[in-house]
Amino acid sequence: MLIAGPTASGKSALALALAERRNGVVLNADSMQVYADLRILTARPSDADLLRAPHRLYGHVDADSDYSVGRWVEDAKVALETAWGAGQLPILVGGTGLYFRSLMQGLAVIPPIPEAVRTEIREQAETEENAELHARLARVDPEAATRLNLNDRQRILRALEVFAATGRPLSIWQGDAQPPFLTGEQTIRMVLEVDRHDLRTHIDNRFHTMMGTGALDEVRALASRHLRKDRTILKAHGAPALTRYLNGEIELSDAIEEGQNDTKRYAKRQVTFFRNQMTNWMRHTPQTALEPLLAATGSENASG
RNA sequence: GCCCGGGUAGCUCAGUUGGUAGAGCAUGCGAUUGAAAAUCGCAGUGUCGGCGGUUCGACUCCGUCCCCGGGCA
Repeated sequence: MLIAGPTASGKSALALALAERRNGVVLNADSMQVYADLRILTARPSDADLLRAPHRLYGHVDADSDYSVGRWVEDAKVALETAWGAGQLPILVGGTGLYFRSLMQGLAVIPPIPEAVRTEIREQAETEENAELHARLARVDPEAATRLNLNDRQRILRALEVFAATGRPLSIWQGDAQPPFLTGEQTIRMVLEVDRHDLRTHIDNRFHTMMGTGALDEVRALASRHLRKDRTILKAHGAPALTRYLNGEIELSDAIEEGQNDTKRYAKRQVTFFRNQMTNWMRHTPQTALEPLLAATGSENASG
């Protein structure tokens, strides 16, 4: 079972309710909740939640390591096999649409890029204008260059890295067969939909709750690790702004507002992704989602 | 009461010598193949505080009133 939804839409609670009734394991499909740090700020399940049903792929990654969709897909495959082997219903929940899509539509099989190559490409790029960088890509991978916007440095750098490390254009790698791990027939898929205005209110309220339950302390603890500035966890919504507050650069109220705003903009992008990339999924509000999901799993997985 | 500075997009503001307005942020829409809570593209909106006046034409000049901030009494 796959449950997607924008941040603060009530996915986790729904997954938990299902796991309890259907002998399920909750598997995380969120790119930030995989990290051990910032448990509160990334809205990971509480200890009480963990006692109610088994959870996997939460907080299992150290913030000071490279993680990516590719690694998540591998982790998810193992977790799925394990759950099936134990006769449990795997329930994948999260807000990272790319993770779901990669699991179901496959992901190009590309060797890992050596750290040295990534560093070299990035250092080279520092002094280059967007246009130069894009032109450089056009020489080695015209197809990727055509597809990528001039200013999309992140993707351009990735394409350059892949060519530099493998001698083969990213667009060719991506054209190879990419077998999906899960098919539509094997899955029950649900996207949670919440009124935008209500969602924004939930986001604001949740952020305040996080502030009241120790979010600032964990940001302080993370900052004290002095991780490399490009570590992904440092981009968790609220973390950059709260860090600046801790450094005395901005007011707390402004930091909170920025964290809330980052989250709201993200929610909008999530909704766009689900709407346009995950078309053959069921859609329900959090209030009406449980019943059809129970019905869909009732006959074979009822555990008593 | 007097003096000074302001009133322009939802917010913060820019608007050269008069020719009916723009940036950033916010918002909406979209893209999305190993950083995806990332990265990037597109779009809209204004009785330019009110009312008069000068002018072919006023956000811009003049008068007056209202509101906000500061100062002096």
